[in-house]
Order: sequence, then structure tokens, then C-alpha cells
Amino acid sequence: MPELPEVETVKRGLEPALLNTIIKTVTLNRPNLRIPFPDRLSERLEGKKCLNLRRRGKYIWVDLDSNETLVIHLGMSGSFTINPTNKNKHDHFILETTGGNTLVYNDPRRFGMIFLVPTGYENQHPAFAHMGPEPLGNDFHADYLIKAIKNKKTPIKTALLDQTIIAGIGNIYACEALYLSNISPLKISQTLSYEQADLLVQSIKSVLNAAINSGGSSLRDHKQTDGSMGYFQHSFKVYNREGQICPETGDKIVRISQSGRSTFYCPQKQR
DNA sequence: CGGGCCACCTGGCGGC
DNA sequence: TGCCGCCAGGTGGCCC
Repeated sequence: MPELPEVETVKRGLEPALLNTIIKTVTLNRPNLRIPFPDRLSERLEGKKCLNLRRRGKYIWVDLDSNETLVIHLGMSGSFTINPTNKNKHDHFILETTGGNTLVYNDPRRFGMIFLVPTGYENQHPAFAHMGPEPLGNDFHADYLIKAIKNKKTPIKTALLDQTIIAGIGNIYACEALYLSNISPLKISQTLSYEQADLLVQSIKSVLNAAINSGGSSLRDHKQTDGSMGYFQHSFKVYNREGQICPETGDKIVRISQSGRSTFYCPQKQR
């Protein structure tokens, strides 16, 4: 599922259940997700207080009072449910807090990741060492983007998925932002004009903020931490809309493949 | 180093 | 109803 808006939605959902509470018990129903769970994970979490929740790109960071930060990535199919009514297949990681809440991580495909980093040294971890700026932050702007792609010969769609250029963009919001910017996903990155880069930056910020305000997107079975669905998928202009009509041009939205991922766009509007 | 390809997994869907 | 191929929100290793 999850790109920046969905991860942000999950982080906000976890906050009331985790912040300033103590992790009472940890249950691991298997030895690994995409990577093995950290050594002695349960002991390193149990009895620790959650001091702060943060998000970096598509990762959630939970700062503990043990000078360790719990890092969670939801992969393609990971989700959290707080106080679920049923046990489900693929419930892999479960936290119970002294506040009386149960947080269940479910992930059918197990592309998710859970690991620990020393608090304050997050950026030394390989996952973050070369990560690009937060798209909603002040240091993501046209000057930055132009510089970041000035030697890039890959299509701009592919560049938007590169987490070392921008953090948190995935396949959906890359397609949506390019549509809003009237830029072809096939356009070679280094050929973007300053004006196009500026419009793209504004479109990225705009679409991500709109998605966050809608509670993220619910594709397939992805739900929020309270079990409810996000709504932003109804606002997709091109993603998953192959063959449908672009409201601006009346032409059909097409699907192509770039770097092994589907790209949806309106060839008339996006040149 | 840049970039393409593929693996990692399970499950849903459409076609036959 | 069942089987099969294809597709899926991400990441990273390998190879050229």
C-alpha cells in the first residue's frame, strides 16, 4: 500500500495508542518479515516508554526511552490495527501497552521491515543515509529538484520513485503529480525546465497534502489503524484509470510500463 | 556509478 | 468451480 500519505496516516493513528505509554508485551509470530527481526527484539521493547513518533519517507520512527528508535516500514501490504476484534492470518508483530491498547501489524506479503537504530544516529543507517528531502519540508523546492536531476537521464517518473532524490513518493503519487504538472512521465529528467520543476514541486506538495487530509488511499484491503478506509483513491486522476477519459482533454488515459512498474498518464495533457 | 532486471511473498482478479 | 497467468502501494541485490 503505503506511500508517504498512507504512512503519515498510520503514524497519526498509532500516536494516541503509543505516545507516552510503556510497551508491556511483544509478540512475534515468525522470525522475520523481509529481514529478520532484530536480536532480542522483545526484550529491547518491553518495559520501554514511547517518547515520540516521527516519519521519514515511508518509514515510521518510534523513539523509546532506551536510546533506541523502533523503525517500521509497511512494505507493499503492511498495516496496523489497534485493538482488532479478530485475529487474522499474517498478524506478525503485536504490541500491548500499559495503556491497555493492542497494536497488531499484519502483512501478507511480508515486504515490510522492523528494525532498531540508536536514537540520534538514524541517518547513519543505510536506509536513511542517502535519503532525499521530505517533499513536504521547506528544503524541497524547485532549486533543489533541478539540481538533483540535472545529470539524470532517466525518465522523470523513474526519478520521482528514487528515494535518494525525494523521500516518500511511490507509484501512485508519482503518476498523480506528473498529471497535475502536465509533464510526460517519459520526459528525460535533466530536460525539465525550471518552470516545470517548480510546477512539479507544487503538484507533489499539493497531492500529498490532499491525500493526507483524506486519510490516505485505500487500495485493495488497506485500512487505517481504526479499521476505517482512506478516501483519496476516489480522487486519483490517472492511477489505475487505464482506458478512462481524461476530464481535461477527453482522451483516454493509457498505461505503460517503466522500470517494471505501471505508469498511467494522459498523453494529450502530459507532453 | 547509473540503470535495468529480478527476486522477495501472498492474494485477488479475469479469462478460459 | 478450478486452474493459470498476471498484477499489486517497495526495496535492494546483482549484473552490465
